[in-house]
Amino acid sequence: MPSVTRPLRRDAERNRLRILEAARTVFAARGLEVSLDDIAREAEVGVGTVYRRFPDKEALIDALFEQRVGDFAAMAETARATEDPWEALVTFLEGAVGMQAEDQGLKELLLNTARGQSRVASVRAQIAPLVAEIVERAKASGTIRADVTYADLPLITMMLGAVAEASREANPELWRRYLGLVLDGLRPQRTAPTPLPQPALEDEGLDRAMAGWRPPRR
Amino acid sequence: MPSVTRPLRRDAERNRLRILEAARTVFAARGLEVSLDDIAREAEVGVGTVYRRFPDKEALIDALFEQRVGDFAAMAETARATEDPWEALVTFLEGAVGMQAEDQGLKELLLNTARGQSRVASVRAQIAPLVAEIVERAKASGTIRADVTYADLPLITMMLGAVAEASREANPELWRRYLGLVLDGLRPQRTAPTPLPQPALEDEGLDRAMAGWRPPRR
DNA sequence: AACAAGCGGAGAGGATGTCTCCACTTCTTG
DNA sequence: CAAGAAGTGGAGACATCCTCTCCGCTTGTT
Repeated sequence: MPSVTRPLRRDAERNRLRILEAARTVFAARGLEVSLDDIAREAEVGVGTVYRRFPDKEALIDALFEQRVGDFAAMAETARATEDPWEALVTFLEGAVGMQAEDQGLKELLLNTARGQSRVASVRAQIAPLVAEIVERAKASGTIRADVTYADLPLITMMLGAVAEASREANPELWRRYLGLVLDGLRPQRTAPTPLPQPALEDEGLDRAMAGWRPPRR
Repeated sequence: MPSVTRPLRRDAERNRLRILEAARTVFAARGLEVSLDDIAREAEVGVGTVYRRFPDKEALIDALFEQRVGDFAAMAETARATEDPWEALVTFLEGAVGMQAEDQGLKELLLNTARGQSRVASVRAQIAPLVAEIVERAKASGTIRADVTYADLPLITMMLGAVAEASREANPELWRRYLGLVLDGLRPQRTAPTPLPQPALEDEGLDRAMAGWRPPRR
């Protein structure tokens, strides 16, 4: 079956890119549950056009996130390849939380086993050993306490992801403050607090963060 | 206006209590967004009966949570009144996260400024100074690092609440492990890791926690 | 110019929720 | 113990919010 798919018409190709671009933006900002109508509006295109190009929402998500999830795996590999064991851990956590803070959709794909079945599952399986290695190496070198496990990292990422999301508007970098706190908790011992990279929220920002907090779905 | 409201008929009163009881259970387990149909089903009562007793969902929530929110305030006061500054802080955090871990609905009421307007807002205002005092006292006594602020506590509570929710089924006490980690991060210095109260999740539990994780609403 | 390709967006159809209504049942009371 | 008041269940009216289809019209290509 050759299926020499002839190229899209010029305008159609332009629209396809607009849709992808809009989807990237909207999924990143508001997660995977946004409606396709919202994406179509952002792309300044009719819903019909979206459906002409992508059979359904799942297909659009796939087309878009294959790459993003790959980026995440690459980030994990970079962290694993980092010489210094402590640096490797910090690189991974900053990378993981940072990417998820910037991209709500990516976060949902990575964290919610229930959704991404086939495709993402394999990437998760690929990342797991990298995380394990990072943690084991840090433990072996004595830079983190012995009682942590590779299974702690996803939970730590989740925790910080929650802060990142709530405080996104008040201060999109605030999660780094709490990452600093957690990192100080991970060290086996220390003589002084490591300076935190971000100041605490002021009253006004705290209010906004709490107002913005949203209960989880169902 | 005397309005000598005559008592409810015996069966009606029984149903009222069943509804309250069911609502307590269901709101605690699944948050404030459950439908009244679900509550009616749990109470083994028709929806109509629910509406006869409570004009709308908001009224039911109010009737129920006035007390729970008060409990929270009482807990904060107990913590404030605790002699030892470190103990006071730990008491508060354990209490706050514990209550929110057990009661999804309470968490939503306390954390989401957007929802609980009048009633809860005043309780929040009442709690804020207690939290401030707890933090200031701990800082002054040198038991926690100087760069934390009272505004950090709500965020820390949120973080741990996220873990608690995700891991509820795998291990409902798991949040204590991460609270332990964060507390070690809050200390000004230490020579060894404080033993963590809970073991990390095993693979199977981790899977369940990640599958159970739900993206926030909208 | 002719025709294939593509487009927009109204709307069909499905979920899911809140709340109303009323024929029927169950208490209470004289 | 009868009769009327109080209470009940749950179907369904309405509303909201999605996904995805359809088709008359527009645009690009050759």
